Amino acid sequence: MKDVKARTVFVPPHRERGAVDACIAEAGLRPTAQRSVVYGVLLNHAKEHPTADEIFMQAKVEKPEISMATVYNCLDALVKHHLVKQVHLDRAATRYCPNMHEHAHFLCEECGEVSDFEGTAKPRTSGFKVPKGFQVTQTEMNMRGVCPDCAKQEATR
Amino acid sequence: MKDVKARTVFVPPHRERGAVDACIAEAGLRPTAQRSVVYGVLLNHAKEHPTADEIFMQAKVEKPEISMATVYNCLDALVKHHLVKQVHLDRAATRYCPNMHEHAHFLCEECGEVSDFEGTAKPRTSGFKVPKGFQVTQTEMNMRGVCPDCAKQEATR
DNA sequence: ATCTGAATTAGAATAATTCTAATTAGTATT
DNA sequence: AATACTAATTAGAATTATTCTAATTCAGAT
Repeated sequence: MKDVKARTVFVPPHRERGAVDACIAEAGLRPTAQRSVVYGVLLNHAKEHPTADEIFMQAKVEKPEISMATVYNCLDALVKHHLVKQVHLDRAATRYCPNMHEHAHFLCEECGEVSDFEGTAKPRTSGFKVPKGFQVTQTEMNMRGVCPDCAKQEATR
Repeated sequence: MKDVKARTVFVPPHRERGAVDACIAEAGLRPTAQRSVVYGVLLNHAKEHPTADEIFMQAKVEKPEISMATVYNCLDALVKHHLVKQVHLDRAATRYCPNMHEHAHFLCEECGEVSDFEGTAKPRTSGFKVPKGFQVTQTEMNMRGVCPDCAKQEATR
């Protein structure tokens, strides 16, 4: 596997099964076997920002009977209970991100990797004019470009 | 139709057929009848940020033989030649935007309307830490909340 | 042990988009 | 003006991600 540590600014710590269940319960969800597996997979692959399908394939390793519909159901439940965020870049399959700190997403246009950039976007200081009367409750910043690894490779060529 | 003027911060001016063709040609594209219609529809409905399907329905009024595939082809061509931007919010159908000034998009979660907020996002001053080595070439800011009209209605209730 | 509602499952259905192969239109060349 | 060549358009099939449906299973409360 490629070394992608350098480009992942924040990664939630690896968690044990018990801790995963505790998180799910804290969020007000029943910690079923499938939810634990799905959330566990996501926490351990946070850097990859996996798609539902990628999560499904990995979840099957741990729980072969799990179905795609359940993966979607679980992810929806996790999103609704604020344990997970959806990432939408282009019209590609939705990616899932268990990093609930405020952060931006960066897509490397060479290799397709998605990275997290920590920070906060205050609507009023972000550089955009929020016209009077608009109430902004959420912001989402996506950036594109070239990641350090790909930039290096390009320089070499 | 609802009055949505108040929430649209920037709208490209209405353009005549000839001017539309000139724009297309300037961008290095052959101005075919279909492209003119598609781009014309988009310019005259910029506020609505229409989907391909909505553009298709309106384009049919002017050119009944036009096909959906052509609408997609035209939109792709316009995007590649920097006359139009795609807007991706959630996994909903792609919306199209002929406003090529840098701007953010705002989605009203009550009524679903998309508005443009003018401004510029400098990656380094946006509030997010761009780690060393990342080359950012594009940024995209999406905000969500309540638009003035919907906020008013809520206050009344 | 039984009931009840929530969760899970397989598979069908949907929606947006892309692909394919055939036709048509535009432009350049004789 | 006819010809040739390439790009654009078309209808419809195919694909992909996602959602829906109805039946089954599970977990916790009675």
